[in-house]
Amino acid sequence: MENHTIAERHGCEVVRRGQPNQCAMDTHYRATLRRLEDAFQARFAAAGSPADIAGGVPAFTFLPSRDPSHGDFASAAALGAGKQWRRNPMLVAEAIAADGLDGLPQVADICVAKPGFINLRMKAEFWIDVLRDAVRAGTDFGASDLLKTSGPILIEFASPNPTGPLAIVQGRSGSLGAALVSMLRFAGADAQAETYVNDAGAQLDQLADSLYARYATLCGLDRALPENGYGGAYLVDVARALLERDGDRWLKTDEAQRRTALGEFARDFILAEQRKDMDRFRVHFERWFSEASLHAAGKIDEVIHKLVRLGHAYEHDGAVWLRSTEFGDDKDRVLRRSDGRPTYLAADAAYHSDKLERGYKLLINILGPDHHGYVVRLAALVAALGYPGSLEVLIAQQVTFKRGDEVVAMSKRAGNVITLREVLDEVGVDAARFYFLARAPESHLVFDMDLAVQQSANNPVYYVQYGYARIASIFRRAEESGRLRALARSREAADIGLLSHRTELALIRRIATFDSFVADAARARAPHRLTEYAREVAADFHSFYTECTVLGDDESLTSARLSLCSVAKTVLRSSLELVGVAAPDRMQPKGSPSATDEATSSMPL
RNA sequence: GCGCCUGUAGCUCAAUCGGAUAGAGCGUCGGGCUUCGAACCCGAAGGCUGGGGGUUCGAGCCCCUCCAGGCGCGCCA
Repeated sequence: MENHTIAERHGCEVVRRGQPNQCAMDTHYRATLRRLEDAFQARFAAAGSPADIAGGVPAFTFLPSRDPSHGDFASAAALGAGKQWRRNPMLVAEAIAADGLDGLPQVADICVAKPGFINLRMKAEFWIDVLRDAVRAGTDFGASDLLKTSGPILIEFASPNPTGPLAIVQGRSGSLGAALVSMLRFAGADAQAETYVNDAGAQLDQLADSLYARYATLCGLDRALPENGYGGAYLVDVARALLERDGDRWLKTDEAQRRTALGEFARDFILAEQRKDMDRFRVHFERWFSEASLHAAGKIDEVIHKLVRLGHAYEHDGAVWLRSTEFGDDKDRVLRRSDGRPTYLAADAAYHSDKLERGYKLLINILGPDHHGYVVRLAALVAALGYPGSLEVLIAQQVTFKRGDEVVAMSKRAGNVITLREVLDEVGVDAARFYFLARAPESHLVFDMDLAVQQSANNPVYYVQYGYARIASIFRRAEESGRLRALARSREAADIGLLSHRTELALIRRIATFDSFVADAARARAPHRLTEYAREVAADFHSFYTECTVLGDDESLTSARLSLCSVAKTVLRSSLELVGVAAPDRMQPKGSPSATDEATSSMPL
């Protein structure tokens, strides 16, 4: 979907770089950058002829240079203007640069390159100020209100069917959604997590019947599974629990009554297991929303009537149809079947109506790849309810599971899906979270279990964690030798100016962009950028660590480097927390399970 | 048949608004520990970004077309 307008469509005040904003907590880095952009915006306008200006002056923005040899910040604004104004970009850029360093704070050098780039190199004092600023922010460094919105956002994801164990796709959807919620909050948005439990309809009856078959078998009866039943072995455990609680009384009970009771028993049992897995996977929801509760409260009828009243639904052939073609669907969709039963879509209508009435300004749904055909009618639904454009859908693409050379086919009914729990048992929570998140949501990923297990020792996640643990270790040693207190008393702020090593400056440069980086990644719905960022911060730190001794003889330099370490530590910790990975003070010995990662082994779900 | 997603180094994947010489990890090869944790660092090799055409100062990214893979097109959920 058009990610450049998603937020604006809903009236969210999305703050973009280059635009003025009233950010309460503004870093020296961002404030300076904005002043530079403002200064250049003025030069930019002056560089155009009156005829050009009439057509508008593009926003002048700087980005951190990718290649350090290009300086610290680069702008391609003149290239854009060259196109718009039909003028040689190189000449535009030169005109802009002609005023030199006039009115540019903390800039050491300005130059124009090849097709029309404008490059800035900052004075060392700028980077020192940036770090000083970060030290002052303490453990809050990186938190911002860059994505402050006019209303709350609700993210719905990993919605499970309570008919079996959580599958690997729920792992992907779960880690994606949870990270997105964390990142949005970190950037100042009001975001909440919710999951929708499909605990109504025929599938629950099938679940009940399947459970009964297992139960009867345990009771010594020869009973085959129903045709479209759930064949997974997990139902044997559920049946055992049922037998233990109720004995064989259900063998003699009336079928309708039994079906209801067993359906509920299975649902509750499985749901409890699913919650356990989600907890262990560190995915938390403000609410597990029950579909059945909508039926029970009459919300389905209500919303169908509402849609009819609004003229967006009509009766035809004894059924009630949503006029989704009005909103771009290729055909209308049934809300109520001719036999009177509501469709799944009708329940979704009630659910989304409920969400909107609770005051959410933006709904983000993360769906599995097999539901992408559902997106248009869902959007139609929300529009018909009077909230056009307030739904955004993300597709968490498929996960292909591989073990050896064998691609494991996913069949839910047959029960041979790879469960989230299996994955967690084999590779651990941290590695699993990182693995899912390190790829773009829309990429089709191959989960090679052998590779994941084998690589778990040199998985990127441990690289990042190791960086964090190393810093923690430095502070432990500093504390043991009594230097920490002495250093705290020293003139820390002044000492920071001593930092000048290549690796020190590289680390500061990386750290400086943390807040805007998280905000950008959240806005792009791209948590995978954050895992990459964390890896880069760790890489910069590891280089610094090998090149520079932190706890050395020079007390002032030690003080300065400890300050740098403290900020790096904060950034690593926050990054890891945002993606749901533990930040350990010590690395566990290889091969031993992480202390934060206990296996759930109550049953082989 | 129509629609959505994907195709980038041997493998798994990145690449910000269309920006500069397409980057990481794993694997391979070569170096580096008497010192804060070597789960680390430094370096090298490895690419017609599936093929072809187009748009422009500039295309992995946008448009057209073809090829390959996945998924979806119910009064199922």
